[in-house]
Amino acid sequence: MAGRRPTIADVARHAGVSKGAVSFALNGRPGVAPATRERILAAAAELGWRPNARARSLSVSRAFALGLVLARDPVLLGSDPFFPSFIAGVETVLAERGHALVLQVVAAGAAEENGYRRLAEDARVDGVILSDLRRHDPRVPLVEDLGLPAVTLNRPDVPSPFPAVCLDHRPGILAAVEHLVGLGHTDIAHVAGPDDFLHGHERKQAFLDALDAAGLPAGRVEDADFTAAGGTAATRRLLCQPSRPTAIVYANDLMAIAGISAAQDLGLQVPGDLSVTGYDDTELAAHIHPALTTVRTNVFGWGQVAARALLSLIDGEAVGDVKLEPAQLVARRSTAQHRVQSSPSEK
Amino acid sequence: MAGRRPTIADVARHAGVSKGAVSFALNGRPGVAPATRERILAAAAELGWRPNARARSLSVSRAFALGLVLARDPVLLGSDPFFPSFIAGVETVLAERGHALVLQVVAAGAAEENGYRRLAEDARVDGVILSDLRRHDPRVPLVEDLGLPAVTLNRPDVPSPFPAVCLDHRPGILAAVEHLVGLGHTDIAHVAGPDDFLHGHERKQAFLDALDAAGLPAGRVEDADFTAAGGTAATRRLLCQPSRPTAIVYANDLMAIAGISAAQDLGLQVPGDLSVTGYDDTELAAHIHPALTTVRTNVFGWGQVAARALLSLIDGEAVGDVKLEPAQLVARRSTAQHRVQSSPSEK
DNA sequence: GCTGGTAACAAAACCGGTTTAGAACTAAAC
DNA sequence: GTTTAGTTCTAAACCGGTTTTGTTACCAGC
Repeated sequence: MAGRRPTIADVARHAGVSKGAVSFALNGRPGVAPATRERILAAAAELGWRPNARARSLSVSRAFALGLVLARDPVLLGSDPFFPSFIAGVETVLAERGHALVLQVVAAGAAEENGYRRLAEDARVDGVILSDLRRHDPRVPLVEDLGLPAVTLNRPDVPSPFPAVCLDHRPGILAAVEHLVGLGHTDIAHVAGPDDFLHGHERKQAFLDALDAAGLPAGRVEDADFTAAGGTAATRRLLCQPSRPTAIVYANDLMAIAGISAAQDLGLQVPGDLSVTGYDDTELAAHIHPALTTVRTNVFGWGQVAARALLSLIDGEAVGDVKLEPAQLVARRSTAQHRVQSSPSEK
Repeated sequence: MAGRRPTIADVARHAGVSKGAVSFALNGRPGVAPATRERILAAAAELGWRPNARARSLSVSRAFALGLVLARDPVLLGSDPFFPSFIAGVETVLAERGHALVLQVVAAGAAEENGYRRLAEDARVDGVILSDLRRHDPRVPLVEDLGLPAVTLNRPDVPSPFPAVCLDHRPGILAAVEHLVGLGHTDIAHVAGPDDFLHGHERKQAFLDALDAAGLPAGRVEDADFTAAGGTAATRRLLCQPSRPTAIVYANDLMAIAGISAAQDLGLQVPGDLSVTGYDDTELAAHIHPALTTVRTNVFGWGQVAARALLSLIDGEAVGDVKLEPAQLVARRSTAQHRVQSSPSEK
């Protein structure tokens, strides 16, 4: 007999007023006498009434939901430290406003475009967060075309009408290089993320700039793909050559951890023979052997700020770019003083 | 001038029929003459019409969305290999049916209950997936109370009216123990997940059962929490005692990797002095040093099957429990023949 | 005492679909 | 030739809210 949920008509009948009056009272709009308002509120409470989100969505043309399209290989997603924390941050903001988060995971490529198209055409969300920006990212004009409000994580390299929520990667990389230089390293290499990802590209560029600023020649850069397998392979390429670097700056922790293992596999000591820095400060970073010197970013906070910015934008407020506290170095045991030209265990 | 999207009324006008006819034609229902149907389809295509999901939701009382409430510490989420892969699997199924995935991340505890309550009361989803089941999980009766269709990942230990999508953890753990026993180990310990999680409890139980089946005495069990920090601490407790085990079965890869590092920190060789197995087969497992012997589960497939089961249930079909291919051992380098009673490096 | 303005509410229209009731016509059955 | 059944389509109701329009009552002002 619990039966169906009470509707606004039930509340109206129970309070002896019209549907419109109930709607006005519940939304705190003027034009309802205080006594009547009380009566309506009491009736609503008594019936346990809660507005039906679907009906509300239809009449106000809003979904009360934000969208996030993740274009990554599902396999890769499993080891990605960014996305779960980011989502958690977004959620904390949405929860208090009663918004939902609609997630879409698509294979990168054409499917991605369809992902956004679906979200927009089905009118399922009021706005989207553009993450994992690529260089000349086609999603920016696409989402603009679709008329969907959006925020981007960091500023795209294409003209964008959307507010950017920025977390600068460069200071972290710069600090890592400075840290290594301070330890006496002069031959520093970089294992980069894919160059078509903006964050991969930026970290690589920051690495090169940092070396330059330190007055060192450009270091060797191995392009990889943010995966453990890629990190392993890139590390092997760097270390199995006549003159190997004494330190490697990795574009993420996953590659760095795989890299440390690869180095150990080759009989090298970390940090004795090779210093290593990562990026992300994943949970594991502090618990591997040796503990990983890495760069910490507040991904959770990034999610919160991005969500707030997008909600403001949707509410029609003017939103400018937002800057978050930049990435910071966390020094641990995987980096050490450069040993002067001792005999590397041959080859 | 692009203006607003075409509605069904526009299509009707354009095809010279009524709204109802359009709806019938588009949904492939009988009662529309073939010629008329063609005309309507052509008109819809010409105008680029797509049904408004919000309006459809309201009139058919369905959200065309599934919900997933994740009750984990956001920090923990970041290093969790399960959830992103699982979601990816769910998504592949939802995408082809035009459904959306609504995600909610809440701190464990009371907030979790509210999470489900919100999803149900706001009528945002047609059903939910219950993951990370705990022992005597209160969500089962809660969701039943809310009248929300659901599937559970594995069968709860409380009476449940919902289909369970099962991936048996036991064979994997059993295989790990058998593998170690085959290598000559007799003193095997387990670093367990939280006992109030069903999967933590089950893996521990499987470990104990496997030892028993092998005719060995019960091994030592250290309760931990699936985190790297917990794995490190538990490993230290196991290894810093007079008689240390020669092999450790960990309840997940994260703890296992941290455990290997902890052992190395203590001056032990893996697998020389200590064999280690993990659980999950995360991407990193194959790329650490030594490569981790672990248990592989098809989490992506689990997501797919769970989504399909829930959709069937929502469509009113009778759905029974579904069994997935059980977990399998992947032997790598972190396990080796037990060395006979050589001198451990004292203490 | 009549007009004008405003507050408080009811009634109705609307959002964009689906679904039901019923009208108009055709074809088969008696 | 009328009834019966079936098909095809229109009109209208409906989902549950929000928003606009209308109506009534009250009060101030001239």
